[in-house]
Amino acid sequence: MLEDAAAELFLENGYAATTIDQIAQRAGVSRNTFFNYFSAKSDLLWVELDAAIDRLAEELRSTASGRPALAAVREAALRVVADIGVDRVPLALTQDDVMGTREETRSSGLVRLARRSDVIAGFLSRQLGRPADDLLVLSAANALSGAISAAWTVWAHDGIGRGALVDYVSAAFAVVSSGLESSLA
Amino acid sequence: MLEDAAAELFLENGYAATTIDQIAQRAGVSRNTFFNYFSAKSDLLWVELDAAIDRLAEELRSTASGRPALAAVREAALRVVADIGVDRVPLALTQDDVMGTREETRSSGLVRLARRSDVIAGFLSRQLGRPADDLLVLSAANALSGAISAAWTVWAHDGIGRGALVDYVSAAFAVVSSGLESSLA
DNA sequence: TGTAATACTGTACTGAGTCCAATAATAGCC
DNA sequence: GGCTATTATTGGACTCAGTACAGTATTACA
Repeated sequence: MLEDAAAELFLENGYAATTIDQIAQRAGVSRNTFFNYFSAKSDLLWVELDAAIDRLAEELRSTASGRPALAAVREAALRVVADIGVDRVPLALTQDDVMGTREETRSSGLVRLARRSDVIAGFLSRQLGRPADDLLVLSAANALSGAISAAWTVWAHDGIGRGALVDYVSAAFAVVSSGLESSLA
Repeated sequence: MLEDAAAELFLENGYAATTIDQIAQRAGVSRNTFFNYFSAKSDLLWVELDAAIDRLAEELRSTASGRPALAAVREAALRVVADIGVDRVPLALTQDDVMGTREETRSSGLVRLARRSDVIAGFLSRQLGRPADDLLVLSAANALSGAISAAWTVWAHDGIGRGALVDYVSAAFAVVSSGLESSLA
């Protein structure tokens, strides 16, 4: 399987030093087949997160129109993250020291932040009846996505002893929803 | 000059269709010289923003330790942005329709969001006496950087008739600092 | 069995980014 | 003026991600 082969190689030699050819070869498949399943090498680092964002989009899509927007986003985000165990940390986040590639993997991670931001913005736009390119909508969506991102990052870096991701996300939401004014006293 | 040559070519042929060779050639310089001044093609899109982030870092570095953290960030951000006129919109933001490259330029833009986030996180960490990888610090920094980013985006897309960037940034700050709870009523 | 759709592969290509060694230009000094 | 050290620029060769496309195997299904 491509993901397993990639995980092994990344840990053995680092992300940058691993080529797509090597991954395909170890998985016993041709280079082109790799691109049938993943559109970029960096996709392999974010499988868990990508799935979580898909689920978030799903949850938000099936949220009733009347619901208060912020609470709805929080609950959807917590639901998605509730059953993500300690073993499902994205490769890029746990192994960034081993792979020595924090900088290289960062920009691909940011693409996920942006996608989550889009998902949330779409929802807020619908729920608040405001245009999709509204400053309020985009500020809030970016802020929320940024907070969730921080939760994942800190969670991953807390290592073995870390608690449940859901607690981190919950705490991050608290920071931004009740306002930075009070949080940053 | 490299930036001018690039701007012309991007507008003529689009970002993706423009090669570094072409840029260097039009600027009357060798391809390698290009890489002496920019480390990536996408750097050319964000010259204004990069400078603004540098200045933000500067401002924050020279902020007294006692100051309330959030107010200090807001004021620094507003100061930096105060003298950015309607003509200084980053290429990637104004011309993304002309260049037809919104997706391609996005990830390089996100790298800037992350850098600004780092700058803010460093400041908050110092100011609040909390570790740099603290959840509160990172959540707040990401949220603030995300809001600022939204401000730039909306400002750029508002086209010719847009007001001063500083107003957009100010509004974006209001959203996150007083709390999403109240903003998203 | 035949056939259509789907999965896989080979080959060839573009272009970004890196490395290194060589040459030009420049600044500072005597 | 000339001499030297530093910096700017260049050429050339290289790796590798990502794309395009045509051809072959495999599977599914009638």
